Amino acid sequence: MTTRTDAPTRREQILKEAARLFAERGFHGVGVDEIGAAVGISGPGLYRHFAGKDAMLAELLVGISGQLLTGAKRRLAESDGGAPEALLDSLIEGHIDFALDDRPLITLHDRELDRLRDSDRKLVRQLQRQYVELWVSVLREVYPGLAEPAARSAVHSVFGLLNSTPHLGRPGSLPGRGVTAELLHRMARGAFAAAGAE
Amino acid sequence: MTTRTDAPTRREQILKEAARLFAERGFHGVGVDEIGAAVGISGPGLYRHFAGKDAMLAELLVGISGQLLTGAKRRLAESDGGAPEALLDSLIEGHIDFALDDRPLITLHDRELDRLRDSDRKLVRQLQRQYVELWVSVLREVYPGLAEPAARSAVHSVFGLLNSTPHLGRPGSLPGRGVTAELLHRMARGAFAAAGAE
DNA sequence: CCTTCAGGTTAACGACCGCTAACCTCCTTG
DNA sequence: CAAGGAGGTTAGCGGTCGTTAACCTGAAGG
Repeated sequence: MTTRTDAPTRREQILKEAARLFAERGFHGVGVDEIGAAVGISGPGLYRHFAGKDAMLAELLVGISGQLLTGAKRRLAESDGGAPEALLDSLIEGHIDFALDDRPLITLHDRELDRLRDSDRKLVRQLQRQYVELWVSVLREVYPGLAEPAARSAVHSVFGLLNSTPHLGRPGSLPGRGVTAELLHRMARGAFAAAGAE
Repeated sequence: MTTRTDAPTRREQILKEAARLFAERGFHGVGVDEIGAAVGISGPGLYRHFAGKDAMLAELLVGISGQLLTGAKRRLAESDGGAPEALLDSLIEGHIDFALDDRPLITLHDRELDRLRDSDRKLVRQLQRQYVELWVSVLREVYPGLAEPAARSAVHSVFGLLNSTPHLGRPGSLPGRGVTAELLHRMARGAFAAAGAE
């Protein structure tokens, strides 16, 4: 784990607040003045750090997809030769950590993709596709009888399940992070098992 | 079943197209001129049918929540005294039908709620809450060991799973509606079973 | 046949929003 | 200590958007 101790840069502050606001009210529902105000500067000051509002969204979405894919690839490498069940558990765990710790990003990730410029959207889609395909191949190792289209549908559906964290109420009202993570993990495994039982 | 044979009214046309456009590009991303063009009239002509753009969204969201709740209540009444497992299956089936047949509405339902006026939002939230609580009580009959907070989380997560249909590719690329519905159903049951196994 | 009204039209207004221009103020660095 | 760039500021432009106003038309009804 690479824990950050130094203070976040202004760019990072902006991205974090923009993510929160975009998730709350939608990309078009948030003005640049609001984003600026959220970090203590006003409106046009943002243009010292980003080319425009679109660039912020692009950086957020590319970052999310890349982070998910990178983490999954690392887990794949670490489990080299191990049991596919353990790798699947590791993937689930990683996705849950992300969904619980970066809820605004998870929300954006499947909601504002269409607001991107063509080239950015293609990049994000490609990263997402690689991530999905990695899950699909691991899932089919665990459940060899599962056909590929069904496996892909199952993976998307489990993403829907895991990404439901924003609907689970405020972080405070949850039964506790560990308990929630464990529940989500069990449900994901249960859903996969049911999909794999033909 | 109440099958409609008469032609849809202009209001209904507008609502349908507005739902599709809102789901595709977000509430703020669609202009009234676009909605008008989608039904063959232009821009301000919409104001003969709706008080404003907000009113269209409100009617859509209230309609969705109400329809889901009404259907669930009907299923509850029909199964009176029957096995809770069968009722749970019936609820899942109804939700899947909705998610597969009205994908734009499912998308809107958990995405644009915050764009509503306070009173409308409260109404929608109340309908949604009743719907969730109905599921929770049925779920806890099937799995009596499941505590209420966990049951509620499980229900929200399974909604996430079932509502993932918009991510499953175009209706044509699916393996077939029946097959997909059955897969989703099995996964939902599997996820609940895993949640219920303490 | 005249009235009425539902359901359109186009023009235009006012507000808002993304972005640029022009300017200011430190902090750094040779 | 002068120079310069990083990172702010406010003013304002140009475009878009929701909405209203004013007008038109064709069908229904007494």
